[in-house]
Amino acid sequence: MSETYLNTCTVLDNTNSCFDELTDDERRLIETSKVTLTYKKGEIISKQGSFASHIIYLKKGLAKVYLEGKSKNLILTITPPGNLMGLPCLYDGNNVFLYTASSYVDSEVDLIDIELFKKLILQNSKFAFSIIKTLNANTVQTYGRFYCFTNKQMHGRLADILLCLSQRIYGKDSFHLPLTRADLAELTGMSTESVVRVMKDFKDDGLIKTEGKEIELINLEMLMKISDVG
Amino acid sequence: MSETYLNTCTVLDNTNSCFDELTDDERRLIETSKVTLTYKKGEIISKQGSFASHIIYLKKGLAKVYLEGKSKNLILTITPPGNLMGLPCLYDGNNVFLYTASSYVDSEVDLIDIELFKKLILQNSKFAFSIIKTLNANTVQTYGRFYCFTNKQMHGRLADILLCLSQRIYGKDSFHLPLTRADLAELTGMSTESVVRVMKDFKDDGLIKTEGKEIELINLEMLMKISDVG
DNA sequence: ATTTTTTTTTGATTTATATCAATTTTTATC
DNA sequence: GATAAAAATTGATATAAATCAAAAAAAAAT
Repeated sequence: MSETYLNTCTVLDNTNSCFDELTDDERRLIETSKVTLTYKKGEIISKQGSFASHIIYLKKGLAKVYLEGKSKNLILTITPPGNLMGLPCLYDGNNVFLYTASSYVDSEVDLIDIELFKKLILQNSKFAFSIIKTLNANTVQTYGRFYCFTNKQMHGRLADILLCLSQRIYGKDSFHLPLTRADLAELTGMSTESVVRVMKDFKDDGLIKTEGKEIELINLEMLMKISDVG
Repeated sequence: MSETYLNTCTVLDNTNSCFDELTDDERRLIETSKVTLTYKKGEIISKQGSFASHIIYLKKGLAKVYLEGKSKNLILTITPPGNLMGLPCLYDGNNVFLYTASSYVDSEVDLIDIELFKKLILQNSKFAFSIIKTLNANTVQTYGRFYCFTNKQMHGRLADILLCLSQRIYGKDSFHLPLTRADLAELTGMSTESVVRVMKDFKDDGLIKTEGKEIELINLEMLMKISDVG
């Protein structure tokens, strides 16, 4: 039970390569029919429950993918550029977005017609297989997140997210974090006040340093241990 | 936010039809190479972390699919006959079972070589597409379950499971439930004692009746309301 | 520069739920 | 049928974490 994949980490790390499997003709089909859109920070890219006519490819920016709840949202994943959104809509008798996606920062997406997408899957099995792999990569991540939300407690979950952001988005121990405490709360499934308190614990214990929105992870080893123990 | 799909329900209801997409030759390939095994109640069918050389098709019985945790397990789904297990192993650089599957009752499975399975996906895109649909059906369910575990509290979750078992497995309001309170606890992510207490609440409020392992749902409407409100 | 709004922080209280401990009931075994 | 083992129940207690309320700090708007 020290599974690398069982962590709260939310950031997809599979840059999507499924388009590599297409022929030049097929790729041209997408290129000529796709629609490119830009979104400002905070705008909704796809709305849970709305008709899903397109698969969404995130070209630039950062997206938040989440289930909308009565009281609070459940963030499923943070999607960096190079990834597809809306794939789970490829599902019998269902052409509806299962989740809402919104932009964390200014973003740019390509919309690919879902019927064209289906057609490509049916005519190119390599492409289909690569979609299968992508879906499974997502599933692995969701399982890990699910496990953490139900098994780890606050300190573990927050350590997870800090490590995840540091490693998967910024690639360094010291970075500028544009998220509010409320964002972190949403991400870790805890209350804003609890985020503040746990952050304070981490600071008091010398695990992290913060100055405004700048954050530095000082004791990575200990953070990992906390993440692991839960 | 009164989504039919957002419930704790754990039972897969998509009887797998992907084999219908195969040609006779392809089906024969599977038939001749498959290995059939039987498992007694409680035995482990696939072990999380072990080498996944096969995709598992459940022919008879009922399987519990779960992540093994340090202290407690997280049940991902209850799989009735006609479904595949181990599909998420089709994932780059990964030939390891992501979850453990064990039999709730005496069960029978077919093991299909994973390399053959991959070959069929790559040579038959209709088959591949049907696998995609199956994976997505699973994802929808996992999302719903994830939402409930993090948003609903005990009464809602238990109401969910009772309704789910009644509707999806037994197809009637009155049934023999072979699960212990500890099983129900595992299924709903609560402690055994809490299951007992909530069941008592339901009985006191005239929502259900129990006699030994027999259980009858009396006030379905109210149970649904509890499930919905959380 | 001042006001307004948003975000962060802190302390006190409440709540849901787990845990612990003990007892009763049911089921299985010899 | 007696004994052992497993499961269900009950009550008391502990705990993690949310909520509530209020103040301080920071950011944005005028």
